[in-house]
Amino acid sequence: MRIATWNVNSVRARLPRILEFLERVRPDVVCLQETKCLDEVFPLEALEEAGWSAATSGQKTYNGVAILARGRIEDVVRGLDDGVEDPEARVISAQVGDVMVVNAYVVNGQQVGADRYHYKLGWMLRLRDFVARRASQGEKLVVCGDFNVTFDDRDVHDPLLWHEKILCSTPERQALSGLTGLGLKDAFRKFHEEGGHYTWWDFRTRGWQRKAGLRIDHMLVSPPVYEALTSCTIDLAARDGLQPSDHAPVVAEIQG
DNA sequence: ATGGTGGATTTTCCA
Repeated sequence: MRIATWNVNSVRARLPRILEFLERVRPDVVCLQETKCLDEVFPLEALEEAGWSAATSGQKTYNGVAILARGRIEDVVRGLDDGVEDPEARVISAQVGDVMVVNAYVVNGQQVGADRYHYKLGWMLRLRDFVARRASQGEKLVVCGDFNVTFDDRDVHDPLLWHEKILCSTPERQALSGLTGLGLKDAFRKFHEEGGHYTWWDFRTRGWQRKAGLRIDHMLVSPPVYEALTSCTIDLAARDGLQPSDHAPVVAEIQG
């Protein structure tokens, strides 16, 4: 199974780039974040015409997540399922084949110390608890998405500039460790121990042109998936060219 | 400390 995660920064604005990616990379499952639209205006027909099924959880203007699959998408759960009032569409989970997929768009947090920063840390705890409830022993589990957090300074083009800044602060990294603490591993690091690999480049500072990015989009996988991984790459071609998202997709190949 | 660009919906919010 080939599985991808991609923050598309509007599914409607990005539709041509998404269709090109699906055709070129030929994944089996794709987790999208920042779809930025209500389910009723999600471009379902265009994707179905290209052979895809979709499960969506959207809202107007902000956030929004979706799972695309070549095959059947079953047992769809929207949100963190913990009884907490949450108007932000940031999580969708489903069974696809023998893999349980959790697709998350983690709160950005704006800046260290801001209200949204504290909200982010609390939200990540809720995400960890949700994943702990969804995980079962020996199961193939993939938790992927835009985590808006770097694991360590290898994921940062300029660690001095970003030291203890948003996306790089110690509390955020500890919150991300809450997920690896459940026994999940960073799929990308199985194949790439060195730094300098990024998934997001800021539009505002022309980060792509400066080759100045961060690795904040991740695929965290349970031991049976980790053992079966044969590759994990960042699709830089999707970040290049006309009207790209500010994120590149992460693509993993799971044998069997 | 601030602004740069991009998307959605609007003259502003969020990233």
